[in-house]
Amino acid sequence: MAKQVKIKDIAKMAGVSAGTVDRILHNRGNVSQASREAVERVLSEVGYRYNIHTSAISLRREYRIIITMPTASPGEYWGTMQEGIKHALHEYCDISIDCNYAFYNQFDVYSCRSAFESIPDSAPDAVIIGPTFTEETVSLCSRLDSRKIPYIFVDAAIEGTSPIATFTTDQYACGELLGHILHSITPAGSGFAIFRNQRIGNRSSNNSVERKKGFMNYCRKNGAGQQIHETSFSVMTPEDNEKSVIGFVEKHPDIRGIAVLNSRGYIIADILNRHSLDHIKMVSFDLTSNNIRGIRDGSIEALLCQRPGLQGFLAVKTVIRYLLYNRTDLPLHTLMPIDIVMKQNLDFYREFTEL
Amino acid sequence: MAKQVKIKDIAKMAGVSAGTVDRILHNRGNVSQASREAVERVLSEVGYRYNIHTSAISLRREYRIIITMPTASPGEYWGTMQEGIKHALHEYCDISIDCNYAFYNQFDVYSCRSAFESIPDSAPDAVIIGPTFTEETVSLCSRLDSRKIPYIFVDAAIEGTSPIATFTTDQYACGELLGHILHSITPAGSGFAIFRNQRIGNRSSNNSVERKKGFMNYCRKNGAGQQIHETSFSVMTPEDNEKSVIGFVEKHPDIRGIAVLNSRGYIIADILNRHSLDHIKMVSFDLTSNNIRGIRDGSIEALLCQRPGLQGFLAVKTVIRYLLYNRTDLPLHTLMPIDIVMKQNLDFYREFTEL
DNA sequence: CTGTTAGCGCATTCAC
DNA sequence: GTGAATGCGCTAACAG
Repeated sequence: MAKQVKIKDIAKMAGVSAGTVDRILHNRGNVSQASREAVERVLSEVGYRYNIHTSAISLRREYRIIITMPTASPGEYWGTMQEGIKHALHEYCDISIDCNYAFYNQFDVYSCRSAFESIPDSAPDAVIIGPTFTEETVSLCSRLDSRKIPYIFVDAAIEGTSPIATFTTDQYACGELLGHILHSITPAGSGFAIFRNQRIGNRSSNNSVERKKGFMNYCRKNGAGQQIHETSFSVMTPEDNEKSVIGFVEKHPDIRGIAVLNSRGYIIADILNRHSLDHIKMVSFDLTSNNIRGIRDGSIEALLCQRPGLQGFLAVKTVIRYLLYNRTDLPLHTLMPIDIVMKQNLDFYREFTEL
Repeated sequence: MAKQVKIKDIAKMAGVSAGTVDRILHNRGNVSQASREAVERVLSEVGYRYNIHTSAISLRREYRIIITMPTASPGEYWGTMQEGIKHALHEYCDISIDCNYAFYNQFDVYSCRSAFESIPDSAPDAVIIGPTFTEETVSLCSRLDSRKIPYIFVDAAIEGTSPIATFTTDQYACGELLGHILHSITPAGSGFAIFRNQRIGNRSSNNSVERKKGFMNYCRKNGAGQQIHETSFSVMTPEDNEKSVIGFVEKHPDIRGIAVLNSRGYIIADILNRHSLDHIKMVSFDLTSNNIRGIRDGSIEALLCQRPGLQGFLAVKTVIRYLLYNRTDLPLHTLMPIDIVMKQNLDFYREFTEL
């Protein structure tokens, strides 16, 4: 291992003192042009890297970050995201980070507005955003931009904003993968069905839209899904679905594969299960407790998962790297792997094997 | 966040000095029974945790670790493992770790013996072992045990040893999963084939044996694979396989699914591909460059992957936690997730999204 | 056996 | 503008 070059070394090489080098590294001004040039020349030659440990201990300032995303219980998608965040905070417990949450109801735009309202004014050092409503998010971001508060997206990116990093999944690819799986596990000539959830304000989420595109495209290109039927169901009042779902599949007896393009596959799976419609294979999204139950009892064939825990973890890690070590080499947009989880590999998908 | 209690605090509470507390935390001896008890009482009350940053910088000792595993090129299984190790070493570049490799040829027991030979005598602080040959490994471990040198297994565990940690995959579950996938994607009543590779010394690797058990068991329990044919092929001289593979599948026209229980699926896939035998679906193991090619061109349907990179990464991380922060809460045996990689999600499986 | 102390590399005053 | 000085919490060497 090559010996790391230290600030003092650089200072000596550039003929200045350590303090000056530090001022330059941190863009803190009060440096003469001559010193700046000398130091930057040395810097470009030797490739300095912070020692994160010493850096961390002497940085005594407390950082405040705000995390805003939909409310969730532990077993759900956003719950896992929060686990990841907690995990990162724990890993970095030696750095003092004051972390505040601003949760909102992902089905209620008003709750989102009121959650976003006071974020910029509380002047945090950074914000992590799990976005749902486009307009509200754009408006939040522009207020953050004008205060120069950096922010990071998880789960989804929003157009017209400038986050310092984004962690998402390629939803279009998810759709294609879902199409492929359904195609592979159903007999030739099968029909498919897409189940959307009814959204308040009649707008499908962006993620679902992309997934559907990918799914349809795969089917078209590969001759999968002789017929593709489409319907919707209610997440808020699941008891209403029983009749309509059964009616739907009876009306379309060619259906052998169902794609539920959000994380509520278990709702459909439970219904099919109760009626022993096990000639129909179902694939849905995300490793939620309910879906896990569906995988276990065989009512769900597979789940496509996007590592929400890792997303949260990386978001925090990136904030810290940005704020404390002002790293500029952080990837702008990171795409998560799409994990295919079935009964046989389910047990090994605990997030945070990563210690 | 609760304020962390520091060594000085503990010293004050126990009525001793910081040096004494440090000696106790590190089991460095030279402490009176009275002091020890006082400190341990305080410790159990307040729950001390090291500040890894300050700890790291003042730890001026250099640690030497030896990593022994099969030789490999970058795109291969063991190559990815080494990537993970490198990655961890990079993440901890502020700790001086002198890392030496002792590679051996996984097909040559003599090379393994000579690689293991001098490891204990060089008295490293820890050893990371990617084992292949059982006897040789057991012997190495017992020599390490008698010198109290800690070691960690990656990829496989070996009976009759006492590592401080192990990172593997549940190979039996892999076999079941493979059986399930093949079952799902082939028409009812299909026959399957298992391809083993010919091993020098006629011994199948332990991993393959477990995988086969899982596979057979799944098929038996679920009525998958009307017939299960078995044959072997040569990894060392792939050109010999063409005729025998084609002969084999022609002789058994019921075969619609092939399981290659090691990472050499591409060898069979290439042959099937050249002869346009695309009614036969193939599943194999590990994200190697050659297999990736097979996924891309459609000759391999799916790969089961066991995150070798993460294994290497965690092994190093664990060594460091053990050696430097003498943590005792480290998991003894960690099972990796089994990733199912297909054409549609291939591109997102770069290991080390984890920054 | 024990307390004291000098660093570790960096960030941040504070005089100059 | 700049350099020297101080402290972060911990380790390890040293003097008692």
